[in-house]
Amino acid sequence: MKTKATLKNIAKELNVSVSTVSKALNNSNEISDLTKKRVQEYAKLKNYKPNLTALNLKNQSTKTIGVIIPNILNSFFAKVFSGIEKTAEAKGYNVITCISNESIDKEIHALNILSNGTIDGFILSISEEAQKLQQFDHFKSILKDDIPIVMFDRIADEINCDKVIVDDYESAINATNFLIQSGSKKIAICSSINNLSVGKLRTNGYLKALENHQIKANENLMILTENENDFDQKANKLLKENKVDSIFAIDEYTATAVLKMSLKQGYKIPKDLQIIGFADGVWSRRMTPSLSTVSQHGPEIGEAAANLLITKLESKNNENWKPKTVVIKTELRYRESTKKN
Amino acid sequence: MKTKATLKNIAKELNVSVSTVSKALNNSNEISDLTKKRVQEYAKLKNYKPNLTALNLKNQSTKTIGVIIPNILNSFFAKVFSGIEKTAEAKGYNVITCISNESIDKEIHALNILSNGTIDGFILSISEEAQKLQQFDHFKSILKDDIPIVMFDRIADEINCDKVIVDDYESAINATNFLIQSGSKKIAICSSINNLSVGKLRTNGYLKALENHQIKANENLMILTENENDFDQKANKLLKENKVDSIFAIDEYTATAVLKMSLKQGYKIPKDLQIIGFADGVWSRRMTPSLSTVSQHGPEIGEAAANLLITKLESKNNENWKPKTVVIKTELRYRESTKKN
DNA sequence: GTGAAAGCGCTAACAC
DNA sequence: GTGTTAGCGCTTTCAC
Repeated sequence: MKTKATLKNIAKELNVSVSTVSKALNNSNEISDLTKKRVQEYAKLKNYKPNLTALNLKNQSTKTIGVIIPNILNSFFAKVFSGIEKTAEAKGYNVITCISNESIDKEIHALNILSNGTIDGFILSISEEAQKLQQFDHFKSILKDDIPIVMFDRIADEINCDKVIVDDYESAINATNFLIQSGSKKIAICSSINNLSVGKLRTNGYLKALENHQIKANENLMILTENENDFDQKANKLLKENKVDSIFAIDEYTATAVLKMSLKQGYKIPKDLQIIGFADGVWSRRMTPSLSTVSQHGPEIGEAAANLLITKLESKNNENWKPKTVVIKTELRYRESTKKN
Repeated sequence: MKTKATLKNIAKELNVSVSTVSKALNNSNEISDLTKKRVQEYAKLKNYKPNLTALNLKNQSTKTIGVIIPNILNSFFAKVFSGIEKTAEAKGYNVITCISNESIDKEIHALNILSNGTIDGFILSISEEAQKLQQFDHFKSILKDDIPIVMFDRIADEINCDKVIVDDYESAINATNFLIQSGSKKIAICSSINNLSVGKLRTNGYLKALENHQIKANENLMILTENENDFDQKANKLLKENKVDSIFAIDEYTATAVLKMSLKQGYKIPKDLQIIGFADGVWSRRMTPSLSTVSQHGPEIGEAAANLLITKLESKNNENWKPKTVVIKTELRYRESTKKN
């Protein structure tokens, strides 16, 4: 195994000092052109690359962002992640990723592992378990160490940090309004994320829209569950009883599941039953019929989060910093599962 | 801003030496119980965490794996990634992620950025562009620096490194065999990845299966394209001419697209037309009808890759190391888009 | 124009 | 049982 190219090695072989080599490689004008050339050529020959770990130690910064995501198989998170990665890379930051798998222990673990100087700041969405337990001390402790956090989508109000969210409440109102205005009378809501903050916001939006139109909310049309199995049972029952003419599904799973179930039961979509769901673009387009969605603009969320974090990291005067919350507007995408407006 | 807890600071405040603090925190038995207790309690109070950057510099290792993925929105890659992450985390490694977005420049950039001591080794799948250009020098140059690489799925034979692949050829034979044995006579193949090594392997498997059954391959039934637009046009035409009774789609896009198109054109599936596709589990189940697939076991691929890399990193005697190629067996998953066997 | 030395935070061999 | 020192790879101040 050959020796690695380091300043020290190069210096020895060229019979100059380490600092000369360092300066030469950084094109300092303290160094003569001749020496510069000699050093630079030799470094290239030896494929010298400055050791980033050493630089990080010196600079007390790693130019690395820690991202903690509950579940990368969820296409919303994958989209947000792609936005984070793109923005970070453009600004010269690396992204180090952990998946909490919705577990608070893994979340805490990731936070601990990475807050040891590995990363300069975090971008994260809170695990289901932490939200259910309403336990957020692990975030507070990171902030106390002066490591900035940006939360997106699933946030905790009580944590004092930058946030990026979607207008969940308003978009639920809009989607429900659309269903009402297209003539639907019996509008069901479907959720398998009733334990999450965003789930509750969307449900409230649905209720508000009904109220605005003097429609009384009907408990029988509200399937608010916390997991997929519960949902499947109740949804099948609802569809069998055949008393519903449109469905607002507030997460990707219920949107796709209810579409499949209703087709199986012989519903004509959108004639008998309209469906709007919170769901991701690529796959909802691939469904038959394609799914009308509330699009959350995942990549933009990621971009906004990365920009917030990097701005914070690179600003010097942190004394009068105040947490910001960026709201990304959703968009209703009309496809085949709703009637033309 | 309060001073950060470092060995030095703690030492000063406790009036002991830095090494005493270090040893105390590492529970060395050179240190008296009293001092240990004093130091450990104070460290806890100050929320001391050893600086990983410094440790990395000292240990000449970062316990971090660099992962380069062509496209995280592709669920196959997302699944592989989740397998890598899980295994890495279990073995105490971090994962730093870059997305090449199928571009060779971004791939080279990621390789350069991370090979500066940021990571101990790479796990990657080659970008489409690099495969098309058959340009792999950037990988060779990394290997020359003694940084190990494990490639998965899209590999380059000429690169001398560990690899994890799927039995593309055999699984294509199996899938095609199934279609033949279920009585199909006009079996089309659909690809939008004919520029990738895996695409070619799968096509060859299809041809081999036909040959084994003395069926002459029919050019008109082979839609081998390199992108989605091309594919859509040709596939629509094929389906209109109505001369096909089953389809083997060798990538996720063509599988879902052809399913949607054929439903639109009024095909009854699987009665008129059977479809098998290389595709990911979650979403193919959500289709109506659900899609029969060749399952690639993404998480297992990720696990295998992480294990190969970590084994290599942690083995001392690298002299007689030989590159290994692990083959993960695929599995045919029969769902609603094929006839019962 | 070049080099010596200190320091980033940590560990470990070696005094004492 | 505790402290001193050197060193990981690099930058930068200060001598010369």
